[in-house]
Amino acid sequence: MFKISEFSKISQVSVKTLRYYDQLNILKPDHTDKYTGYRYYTADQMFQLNRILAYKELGFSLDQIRQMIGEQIPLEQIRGMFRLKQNEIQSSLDKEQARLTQIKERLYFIENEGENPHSHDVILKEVEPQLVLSYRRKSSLRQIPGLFQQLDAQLGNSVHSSSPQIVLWHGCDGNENDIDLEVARPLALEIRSHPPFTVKRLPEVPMMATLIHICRTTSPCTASTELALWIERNGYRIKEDEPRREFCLPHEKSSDPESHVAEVQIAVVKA
Amino acid sequence: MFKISEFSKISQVSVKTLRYYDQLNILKPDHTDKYTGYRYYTADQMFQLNRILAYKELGFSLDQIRQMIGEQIPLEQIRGMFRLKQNEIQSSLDKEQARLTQIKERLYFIENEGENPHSHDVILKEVEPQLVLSYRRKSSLRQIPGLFQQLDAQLGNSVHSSSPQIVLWHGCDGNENDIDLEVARPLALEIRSHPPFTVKRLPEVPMMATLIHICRTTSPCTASTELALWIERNGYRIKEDEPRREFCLPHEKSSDPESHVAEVQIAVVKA
DNA sequence: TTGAAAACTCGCTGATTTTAAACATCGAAT
DNA sequence: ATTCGATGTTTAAAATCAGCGAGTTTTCAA
Repeated sequence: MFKISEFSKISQVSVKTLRYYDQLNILKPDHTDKYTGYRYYTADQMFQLNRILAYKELGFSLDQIRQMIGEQIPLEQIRGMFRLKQNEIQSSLDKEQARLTQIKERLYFIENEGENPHSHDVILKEVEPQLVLSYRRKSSLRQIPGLFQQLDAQLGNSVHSSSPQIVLWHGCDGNENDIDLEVARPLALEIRSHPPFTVKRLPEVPMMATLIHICRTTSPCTASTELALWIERNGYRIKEDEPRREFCLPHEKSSDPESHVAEVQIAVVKA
Repeated sequence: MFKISEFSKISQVSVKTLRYYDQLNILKPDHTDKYTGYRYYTADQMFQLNRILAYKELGFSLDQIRQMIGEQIPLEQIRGMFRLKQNEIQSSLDKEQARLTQIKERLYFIENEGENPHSHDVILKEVEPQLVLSYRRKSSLRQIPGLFQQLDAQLGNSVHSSSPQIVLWHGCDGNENDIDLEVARPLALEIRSHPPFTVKRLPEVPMMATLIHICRTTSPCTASTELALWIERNGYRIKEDEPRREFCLPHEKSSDPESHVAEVQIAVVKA
């Protein structure tokens, strides 16, 4: 019979932790004195405790561990938990690996090119499907504001002031006046539409590389190329079948009317 | 100007989180209504928020992020934080990798050999240095109890009932009657010793593979070989210059006097 | 009898999420 | 003009996970 501090010493597990495990019914002392509340452990329990530590090391939660050691649960279920754990670890491993790559990338820029460490704030995110009213046409950049005027006229007063202007770039080929692009506005509900306007759903994208930038109409935008560069250097590939999306937020009345905040989105997959 | 829920929608960040960031001075709304307390955000703040998200993705804490975006701190310091983060991620990556190997190992045993999933609860731990009174001699297994009697006689009554019997196996060669082994008892304080007994410090070991098993004197122990197998299969190597340690816990009076709970320890390094 | 060691409770960690009660806003109906 | 309901917003407190730390009181072994 060991008292808790002896048991703590030989097991290298803190007294607090042992008490905590008792409380959680993970490792009950062999016997607890009825009057003093003192916990007494046997050498056999070292064995159980070791098992608990081993499972903890593998990344199982205390709750899962309780289930695994508690009752006689079937081997099948244990196997399932291990498989699940395996996948979990694998994906977390991938994520860490991606992080490391990104950190190295940024360090490289800081050290070799002395660049602003705040550049390249590219983030990857999942994008939900989005219902929009859209208008696809080959046109030039100058025509875009006009297209949005036509689109908003269709929507009438239901276009919310905070909703972004969306541009989808279907192709970068063709000459300057025949760019295959699509302008769109988000919709909360399905509505009827009249050609050439269509109601469609922008598909969800599981991995979207995004970059937010302040876009001045006076100078050309490097955001897309910067984003493409990031994608290449950080171990991803552009998913070609999804058009590049650009979300342009309504600009503040108080600020420069020639500048917008915009988010460029490019669908990617792991390279 | 966006209200918090609009800003939440376009940024894909929950309202709760935005409020939390406000509270922590990480992202203050552009303006908070004096009467209603409503938070109002500008499009510009999408830019800042994106930076915050990017840093969060890289694994920085909110506290670190506040420092990094808050004041004009020198580039040098940012670089330092990135380097630190890099090391952190690398070591966590290594740990995850080891976990994955272990999980795969266990899964392999479960699936191919239908073995008890609870076997092989090997754990790696750091072992602190330990002061002991020891007695090293070439002898046979049968003599071990006698050696402990001599040792305990030296210690007198200061040997605590819960302290383990330690055996160090210096070599596995030699014949059965001339095994180079050392028996020892932990000491709390330095004491004088008379030859052939010596007071020495078992050195600390940064990575010790350990296995707890119930050892019957009637049957030979497979624990050491099992442990060695585990070490090999899980990507480690035995550190040859540290002797194998065996800690034998005092057995319960109430249980079978022929069985002990013992812990085998083998020092390892990453392969 | 004294000092160590056991017990207990309460609060804290990080990055939110959840819950609950109270107030604000807006459109529609009265 | 005003009341209603449905949202939307505010605040604050508690839960999450796996314990750690401090402080206080009771018990053990000498």
